Amino acid sequence: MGDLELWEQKLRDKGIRWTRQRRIIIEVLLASTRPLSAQDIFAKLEGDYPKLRLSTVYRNLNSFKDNKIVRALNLNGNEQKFELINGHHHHHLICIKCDDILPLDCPLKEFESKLKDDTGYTILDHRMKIYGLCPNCKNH
Amino acid sequence: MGDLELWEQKLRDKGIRWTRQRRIIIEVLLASTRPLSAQDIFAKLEGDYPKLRLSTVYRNLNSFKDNKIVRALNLNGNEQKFELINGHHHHHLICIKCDDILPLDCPLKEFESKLKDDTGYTILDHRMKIYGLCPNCKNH
DNA sequence: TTGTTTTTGCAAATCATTTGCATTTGGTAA
DNA sequence: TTACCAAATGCAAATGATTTGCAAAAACAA
Ligand SMILES: [Mn+2]
Ligand SMILES: [Mn+2]
Ligand SMILES: [Zn+2]
Ligand SMILES: [Zn+2]
Repeated sequence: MGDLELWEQKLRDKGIRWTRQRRIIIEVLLASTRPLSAQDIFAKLEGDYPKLRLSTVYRNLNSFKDNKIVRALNLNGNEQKFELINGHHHHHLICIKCDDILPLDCPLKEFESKLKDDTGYTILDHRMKIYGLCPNCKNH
Repeated sequence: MGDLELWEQKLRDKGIRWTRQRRIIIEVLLASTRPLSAQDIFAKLEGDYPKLRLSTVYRNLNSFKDNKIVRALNLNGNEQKFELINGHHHHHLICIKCDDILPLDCPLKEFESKLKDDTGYTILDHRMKIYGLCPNCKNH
């Protein structure tokens, strides 16, 4: 069973209907090594699917987000980017010049448990991102 | 010398003119214990200064950001929030129910230096935020 | 005080994202 | 297979945050 069928099953298990537009959105996300904005996804698809609307992409990404199929990230300031949730919890290191993105293992496990004890908060989620210059970009 | 005069000097040192609207924006930020959106700041001022425009608030916050007077944060999804940069580098713990905000010491020093060695990146900046339920909110 | 430069007020534009509604579609039960 | 109904989509228009163009006003150096 291929990756796509795995995601189809995951959606069906959550009672989410398997539509053409959901399939192609997931195909695009699967094919990408980096988080994508709704616009990014739409741009890759509008040629082959002229009837597809950006609002449909947004609606589905939001539904995926509610159902923990994708995760939304704010890597820059302006627009959300989305990536499939594949079980490997991670963060991102971003080159501010060429926009290269590296996944990072999460260093916050112990910090969160200490935090819980110190503050009395129930910790639910977190975001972390690191900005820098990749080896290529730092030498102009 | 009061806090305000300190910030005035900081702006003047960077060659930023000290205008009435810059003063009142900084006064609002100084008086707040939490990061504020442009709208938040505008709302607190429009009564006393009917001519003040939201675009002026935005223009100044952006100029402050470029000059490292304020820092922009994306605590939720939609709007930017701003806080004065006072030298104490920190992050935020946010209650997703009542919106309470606690400052957090940064736990990423060693992580960043390891990261630099592992990836060859020059690390320039980072963001971290933790979401949870405060002691009050977790008991409904 | 004057002159130059920057900032502001104001209105309109832009950009990401959402929403209303009529129509189409996916899934299911007959 | 067919018929049915809830849910999803196409489409257009709305929304909300943020930006921009331009003439008038204000800051500040000389
Ligand atoms: Mn990732
Ligand atoms: Mn803070
Ligand atoms: Zn780079
Ligand atoms: Zn709370």
